[in-house]
Amino acid sequence: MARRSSRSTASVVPVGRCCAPLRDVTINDDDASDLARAFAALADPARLRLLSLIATAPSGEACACDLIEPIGKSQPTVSHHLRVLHDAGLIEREKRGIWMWFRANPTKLEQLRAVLG
Amino acid sequence: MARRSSRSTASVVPVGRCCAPLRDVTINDDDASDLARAFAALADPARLRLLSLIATAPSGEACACDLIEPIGKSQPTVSHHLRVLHDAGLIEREKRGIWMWFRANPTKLEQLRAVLG
DNA sequence: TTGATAGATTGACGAATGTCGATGTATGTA
DNA sequence: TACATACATCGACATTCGTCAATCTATCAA
Repeated sequence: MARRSSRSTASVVPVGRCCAPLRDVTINDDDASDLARAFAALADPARLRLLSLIATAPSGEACACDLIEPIGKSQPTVSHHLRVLHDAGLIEREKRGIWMWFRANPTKLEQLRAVLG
Repeated sequence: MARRSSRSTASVVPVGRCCAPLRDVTINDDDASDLARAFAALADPARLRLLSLIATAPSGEACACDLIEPIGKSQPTVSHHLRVLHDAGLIEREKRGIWMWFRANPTKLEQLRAVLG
């Protein structure tokens, strides 16, 4: 029995062959643009470190207030990068009081992984 | 294997935790820069389509002469994108006569996959 | 040698990106 | 109310990027 359907979730995703490996079917222009936007979010050292900091947080989530110092950039810059990651669907946000909490979106990461496979 | 700080060795070969998932260990600045460069090569629709065209070629390799028309951009532009993919280690090149042949580098793709996993 | 073909390089241009200081907007506290 | 904190947004700037026409280099054939 499937204790964890790791692959069947693909059918739920609206985009047709969004997750098919690049080597299986030649990607079309629309899917290529969508994927390029996602990879662009990963194409910056600060954002990779932010994503890593969030994903490695013990509780699985991290407060923005704890992400500024490790990145070593200004608060507006970190806020900008978090926004890019969020817009790309790589992280999720939740406001609690005056703090903004972030956690990684494993589904999106798995989607990109599948494309490279 | 434990953390092996790459320091300023500027090694070309990915050592240490190059392939460890982002969520396992917080990535450092050097590794983040290297990875960002690789993902940047994927952050363009034309390059994703080029990589897909090459990877889906029946023989596993494609001639540059057959890549210009499907991309719909000028010859210098396609040449530029192929260069970016090659510099990022995502494709390999081989000149035969007057033709340049390309094939995907599965090792590099697997490396990026591992980082997302 | 001459000519044709494949691909890379150059130079230039507009567009997008990363960055920061200043400012705005919520939220909580005294 | 007034004030402090956390984060987002704005405006500006330098840098990088994608693109193309023109040009250059390498290879092959007649």
